[in-house]
Amino acid sequence: MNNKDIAKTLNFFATLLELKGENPFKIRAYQKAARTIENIQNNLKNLNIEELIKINGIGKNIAEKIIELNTSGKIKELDALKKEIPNGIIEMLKIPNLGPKRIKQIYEILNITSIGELEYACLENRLKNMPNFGEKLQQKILQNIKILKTYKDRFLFPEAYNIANLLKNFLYTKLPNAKIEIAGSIRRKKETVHDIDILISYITPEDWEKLKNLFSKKLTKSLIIGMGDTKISIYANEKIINQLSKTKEVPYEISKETLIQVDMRFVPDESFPFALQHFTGSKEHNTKLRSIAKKMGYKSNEYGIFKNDKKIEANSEEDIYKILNLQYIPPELREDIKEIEAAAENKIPVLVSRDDIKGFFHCHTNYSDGQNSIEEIIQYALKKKYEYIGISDHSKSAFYAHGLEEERIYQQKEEINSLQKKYPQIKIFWGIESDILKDGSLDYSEDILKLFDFVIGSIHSNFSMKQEDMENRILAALANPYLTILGHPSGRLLLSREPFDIDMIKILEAAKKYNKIIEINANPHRLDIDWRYIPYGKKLGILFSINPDAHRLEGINDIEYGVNIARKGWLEPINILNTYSKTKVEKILKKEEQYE
DNA sequence: GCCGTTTTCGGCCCGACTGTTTTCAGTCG
Repeated sequence: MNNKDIAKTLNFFATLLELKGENPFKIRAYQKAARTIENIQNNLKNLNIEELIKINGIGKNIAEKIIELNTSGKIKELDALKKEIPNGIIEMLKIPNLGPKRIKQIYEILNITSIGELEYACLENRLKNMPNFGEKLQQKILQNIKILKTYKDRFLFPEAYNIANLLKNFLYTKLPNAKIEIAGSIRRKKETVHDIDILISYITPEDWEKLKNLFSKKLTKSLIIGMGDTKISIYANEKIINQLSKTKEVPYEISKETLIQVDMRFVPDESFPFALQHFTGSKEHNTKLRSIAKKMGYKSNEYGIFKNDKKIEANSEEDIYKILNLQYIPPELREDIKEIEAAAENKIPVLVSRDDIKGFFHCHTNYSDGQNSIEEIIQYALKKKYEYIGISDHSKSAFYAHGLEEERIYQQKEEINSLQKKYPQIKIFWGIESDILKDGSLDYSEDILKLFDFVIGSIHSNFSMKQEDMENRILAALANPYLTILGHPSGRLLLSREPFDIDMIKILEAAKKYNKIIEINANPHRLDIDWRYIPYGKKLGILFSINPDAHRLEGINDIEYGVNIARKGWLEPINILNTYSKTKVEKILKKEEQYE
C-alpha cells in the first residue's frame, strides 16, 4: 500500500460519502487529505498515528483510517459503505450534469442502479417528472451518456497542448486583436490533462456574441456543453478544431473520435492577470492563496483582489503575488506542495529552462530499434545547436528491440570513432541502455560495460515482481559500479501501465549512496521519474538527466516535456547533467568530478 | 472531518451556468 493507493482509497471514501449525502465539509476533508498524501514525499507506511496527525489536513479520524488501511489492507467503514451503495451508481458520477444529489434522487425514487438502466429510463421519459428535473435535463443526460462513450477523462500533455494551440490559433484568425492565453493544467505543465482552459480578453461584448454564434452554428448541439456571457464550453478534438475554419457544420459522426472538454472564458481587460492566475490553478494552490488574502483582510476572486470593495491594482501575475507578500511562483510549481510557504520566505529557485540544455543522452539508432543512423542524429543535433549527444541503444536481452550483441557493439564503436573525427564540432558520448535483469545484474560482462562512456540501466521485463524483490533488483543495479544513469525509474506508462511496486524514496537514497544519476525520461508517455519525487532527490543532492529516449529525430524534441517535469520538480540547472558543458560532463562520466 | 494571530465551536473559496423555478438548487471548475 503506497501513498498513491492510500490517496485513491480516501478519495473513493469521499465519493461514497457524497453519494450518501454526507456533510460536504466532511467530504472535502477526505479529499483534502487524499490530495495532501498524493503529493507527500515520505512513505506513510512508516509513520505512526502521532506523526500522521502532524500532517496538515490529517486529523485523528483519518489518521486512524490510514493505520487501519496499512495494517489490514482495508477500512471497515468503507467496506460497509460499499455494501450500501451499488457499483453502477458510482459509475453514474462520470456523467456530466449528474452529481451526488441528483444520482441519489434517481436511485431513491426510480430505483435505478446502472448507466444502462438510466439511459433506458430517459428514453421512457421517467426522469423528467421528478422534482427539479425536467424535459431539458432528461435530454441532456441522455446525450451525455452517449458522449461518455467517446469521452476520455485524461489526455497526455502533448495531445491536449496541441488541441489547445490549434484552437488558440483559430481564435486569433477570428479575433486578431485579442489577448488569448492557455491556462489550467496545461499552463502548469501537468503530465496528463483533464480539460483545456482558454482565456480571451481585449475583445468587445459584440465580438463575444459573434464567437458564440460561430460555435453554435458550426458545432452540433451535442458538442456544446454551455454558452453564457463569460464562458463557452464545448467538446472538441483535433479534427473538430480543424474543421471549424473549413466546413459549414461539423457533422455528428465526429463524436466517434475521442473528445476533450474545452472551456473558453471572456475576461474583462482589467481583470486579465487575476483571471490568468485564477484559472491556472491549481484549485488547491488558489484555495490556500485565498485564505491568505482573507487573513490580510482582502476578498479575492478571478476579477481582482479587493479591500472594502476597492480593487487593488495589478498589471501582472507578479503583482498579484506581491500584493500577498509572496515571491512570484511559476505556474509549474502551483500544486500546493509547499510552494506558497517557500514564496513567503523568498525561497522559490530559478528553475531550469529549455535554453539551459546543452546536450542529451538516451537516444536510439538503427543499430537497435531507432529509425535513424548515428550520422543523421549528429546532423540533426548540430542543426538544433547541441554541444554533445549520447547514443544509447538497447542491450542484447532486449531481443524484441534488436538489442546489440557483442560484435555489433564493437562495430558501433568504430563507427562512432570515425564519425567523431568527421564532426569534431560536437562531442559524441557512447553509451548503452542495458537491461536490468531479474536479479538486478546488467546483461553484459564487465569487459563490455567498461567500454562505454555511460551506461543507462533500465527495466524492460518482469514488471510485476513483488515490492521487496523489485526494490532489491533496482538496488542491486544501482550498486553496480558500471551503471551511470537509472533509466525510467518507475516503469510507468501514463494512462496505461502502473509504475513498479517500489518505494521510490529507497531508490533515491540508494542512488545518492552509490552516486548515480536519475533519469527524467522525457517521452510524453513516460515522464518518469514522477516529478513528485524530484524535490526529495534534489534535497539529497542527486544529479538528474533529462533524456529524450528518442527513437527517431523528432523524438529528440521531447526534451521540452522533460524540462517541464524538471521544473515541476523544482530543479535548477545545476541539478541537471545535460545543462553542463561537455568538458564537465566528460569529467562527471569518468567520475573525476563530483557534482554536489 | 479538520482547524485555531477572533477560536475547542463554528466556520470551512468563490463565481458561472443551467434548468428548474418565480428566487433557487445542483453541478462544475
